[in-house]
Amino acid sequence: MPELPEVETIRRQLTKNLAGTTIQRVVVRNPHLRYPVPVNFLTDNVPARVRSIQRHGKHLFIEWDKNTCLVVHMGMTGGFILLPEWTPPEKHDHIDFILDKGHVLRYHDPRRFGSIRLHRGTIKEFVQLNRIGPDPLNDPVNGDLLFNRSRKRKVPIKTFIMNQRVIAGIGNIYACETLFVAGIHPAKPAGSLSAEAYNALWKALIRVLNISIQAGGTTIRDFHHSDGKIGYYQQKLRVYGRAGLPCFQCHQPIHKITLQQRTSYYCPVCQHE
DNA sequence: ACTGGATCCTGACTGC
DNA sequence: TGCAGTCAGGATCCAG
Repeated sequence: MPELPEVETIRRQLTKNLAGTTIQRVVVRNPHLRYPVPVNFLTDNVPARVRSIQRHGKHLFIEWDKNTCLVVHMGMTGGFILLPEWTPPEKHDHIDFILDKGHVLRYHDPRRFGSIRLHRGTIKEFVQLNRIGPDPLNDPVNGDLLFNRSRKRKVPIKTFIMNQRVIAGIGNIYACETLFVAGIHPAKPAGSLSAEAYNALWKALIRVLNISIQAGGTTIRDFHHSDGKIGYYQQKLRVYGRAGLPCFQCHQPIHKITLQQRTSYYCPVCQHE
């Protein structure tokens, strides 16, 4: 589910609700996420005061101690919700972080494609270790860097920008939306695009991400904020999920194709580059 | 190095 | 109402 804007939305809310408070207790009902949940660490290292919540791409970092953090990736269906402590858990509510003042932060993930891992070291070290690319909002990146990295690459441009080793945080929705805004056809080989096209792409990406964060992310089916509310960017989607519907710019029907197993939406008229 | 395919898992939806 | 098939916002591994 969550791509960069959704993870950033969650980060901001968790910062508001979690930073400075103490996690009193952790209950793990199901440790079987994508990677095994570090149950022993969680039960042995509480109470703990949360120092900060940070983000790189789609990863969330809950800073536990100076040199230790929990690294959360919400996969397709993961999410956090803040509830009164005694709210009974529902199906797929796998982990509870019991906080001060009668609240519980609950991790919910029906498909269990998400993960909660332990990392000892800096965020930078985690990013390097896992060979994750730069974050488009936090790191100094630009279209030139993408242009240089894309030379001789034959993969479709959409696949290229969704590769987390190239840039972090772009999933299917924002890849489609960005390419529409930039006027670039999603199947175009990454290596065939000009430096100008990459600069347009970069401008479009930053714009799409920032506007989505302002709207609180996109809620299509599973994504909710930690207060249970939904995002509103889905109302602004230009191509994603709109196969057969008229393009907002030229009124021709939006097309749907599959690129590397992922559904892709685009306007055949407006996206010619 | 790059690509397509399979895989982890559950739920929502469609068509018979 | 039930059942089978398909599709999901992700990421990794493997074979060719």
